[in-house]
Parts: sequence; structure tokens; C-alpha cells
Amino acid sequence: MSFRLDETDRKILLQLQRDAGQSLDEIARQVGSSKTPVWNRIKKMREAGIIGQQTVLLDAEALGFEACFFVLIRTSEHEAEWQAKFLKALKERPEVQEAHRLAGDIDYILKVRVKNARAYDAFYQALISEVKVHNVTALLSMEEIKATTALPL
Amino acid sequence: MSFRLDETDRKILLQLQRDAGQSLDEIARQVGSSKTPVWNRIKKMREAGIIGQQTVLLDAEALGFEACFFVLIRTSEHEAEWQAKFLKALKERPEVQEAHRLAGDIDYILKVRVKNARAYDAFYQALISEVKVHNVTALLSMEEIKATTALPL
DNA sequence: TATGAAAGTTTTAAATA
DNA sequence: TATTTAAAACTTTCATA
Repeated sequence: MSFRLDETDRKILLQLQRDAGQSLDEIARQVGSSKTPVWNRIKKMREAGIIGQQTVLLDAEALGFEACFFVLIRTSEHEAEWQAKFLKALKERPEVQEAHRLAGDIDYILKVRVKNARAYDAFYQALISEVKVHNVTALLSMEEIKATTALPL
Repeated sequence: MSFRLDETDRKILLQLQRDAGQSLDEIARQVGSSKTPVWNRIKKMREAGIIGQQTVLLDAEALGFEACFFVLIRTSEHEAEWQAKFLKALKERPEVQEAHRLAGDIDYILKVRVKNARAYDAFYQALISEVKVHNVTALLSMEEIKATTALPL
């Protein structure tokens, strides 16, 4: 599963994480190589699934998404059927930006991005009407101090 | 601060979020318009800061980042000086992918991506040696169910 | 908004070290 | 085997209608 990267591959990934809109020439210059070898390496890493989706990060606040909640969920249900239904609900709801199953006494954590507190409540009511959860704590973000998708390669 | 989008702008953003590597022609076709107007809209949204960084999402597991923690922090310190130091520490550490200041009795939440539990411990020790925190709870992710940066436009 | 032309980029192939 | 060169196909960018 673990892909073997050399120093050049690492540098290419750092550049792509920093700015995926750069030209091949520019990336090649930055990593001290030239176009074709860089292109071949990127192609190989894309095929291996190391490099995934190419996307843009949008300004959530400017677009009216003014509320962000981290939701801690405890459940008493641990059956396969319940879990499948719960995961499906999370994947289908676009306001859920992240969902993790946890070790320890909190079972799941979600990151939920919505326009306002009312929209969060609507999301919450819809979720608990779909699946039974034992205990839910919502932590409201007052300030996004840092947000990056870059891995510390 | 809030930018006024019409239906076409929204469709363009949806396409860019889905795949920022598409050509203008392709985006134009998908949103039912043509190259020039789409290009002008994208330019305007970039200039307004609505569209930010263009990046690639990498496969964390395949690259050996096998541990992800959500860290809940309570502090007794609320002075400006302490806060400035704490924020600086978070911004400088590349393993911190997200950091939010919260409302309520938990003061901060972090998302920390590291190679393994040992690397998390090293991060934790370094952080608490830099700034005093009152109480720290680390939630270990067992499974990333969902992860997207897309806003539900 | 549409057209189109100039500049730049990606992609593939052939040649070279 | 990996890199450089080269050239075709495609894209972006922008002036003009």
C-alpha cells in the first residue's frame, strides 16, 4: 500500500499541494528537473492514486457559510445494519465535510459546514430522525485559525 | 463581505470544486455557457477571493500518514500574549491541518495528521513545552468515513 | 456574449546520452 | 534506463466585433 517516493517525487508533491495551477515548466524548474520526467512522475503518481482530486478552495465566509460545527457522537448501537445506515446518511449529506469513526468513548466526530445555526439545527433534526444516536455534543467554531489539506511531507 | 452569485456562478464553482483540472471549454459546456463569459466570471471570482488556492488532495495512508487525531484543548489562560503564542505555534506546525477556536467549555479543537502514534506524542510534547494548556483530550481516528473540502453550494 | 488569433501548455514520440 | 529535444494538439488569455 505504501508508495516509495524519492526526493524528486516529494518535491513535486509539495509543489502540487502548494499550487496545482502551476505549469509543468515551473514545477520542473522548482524541483530541479525538466518537463518530461516531471510529467512522467506525476502521471505515475496519479495512476497509483497517490495524487487524487484536483480542486479549488473557496472562501466559505464570503459565500455565506458562516457556521462550522464539530459534532461528537456517542451511540449505543453497534450493529452492522445501523452502522451502514448511519454512514450512508453522512456520505449523502453535503454539509458534512468530514466524518471519522473514533477509538474510545466518543464514537464519531463530524465537521459540519452550514450557513447559520438554524441550518445546523435542520441538519441535526434530519440526522437524528434517520438514525438513532445516544448522545450528541456540538462544538461551535468561533474562528478558523488554520485550515489546510497539505500533508507535512 | 458576502458576494452575490447567480445560478451560473454557482454551477461554475461546483465544477471547479469537483475537478479544477477541467478545461474552460468543458466547464462552459457543463454550465450551459461558452468560454469567454465563464472565463470572465472565474477571473472576477478569483479577484474577489471567492476562489482561492488550487490544490491536489493526496492519499494520506499511501504516503505513510497513518494516524489522525482530533485534539480538544481547554486552557486557563485567556491573555492576549498567551493566545498569540499559541496561535503562532499552531500555524507553524505542519502536522496541524485544522485549528479552530470554539465557543463553550472546550477552547480549541485541532486536527493533527501524523505518521504514527509516536509522532503524535512528539508533537504533543513539543506543543505543551511551548505553551501552557490546562487539559488536552486526543481522539484517535480509526476510519476516515468522509473528507471533502467542497462547500454545499 | 461571441469570435478568433496569439501566446502558452500539455502530451506524445523520436532522438540522445 | 532516463533525459532532452521537438513537434502536434489543445488551452488560456485577451482584443475586437
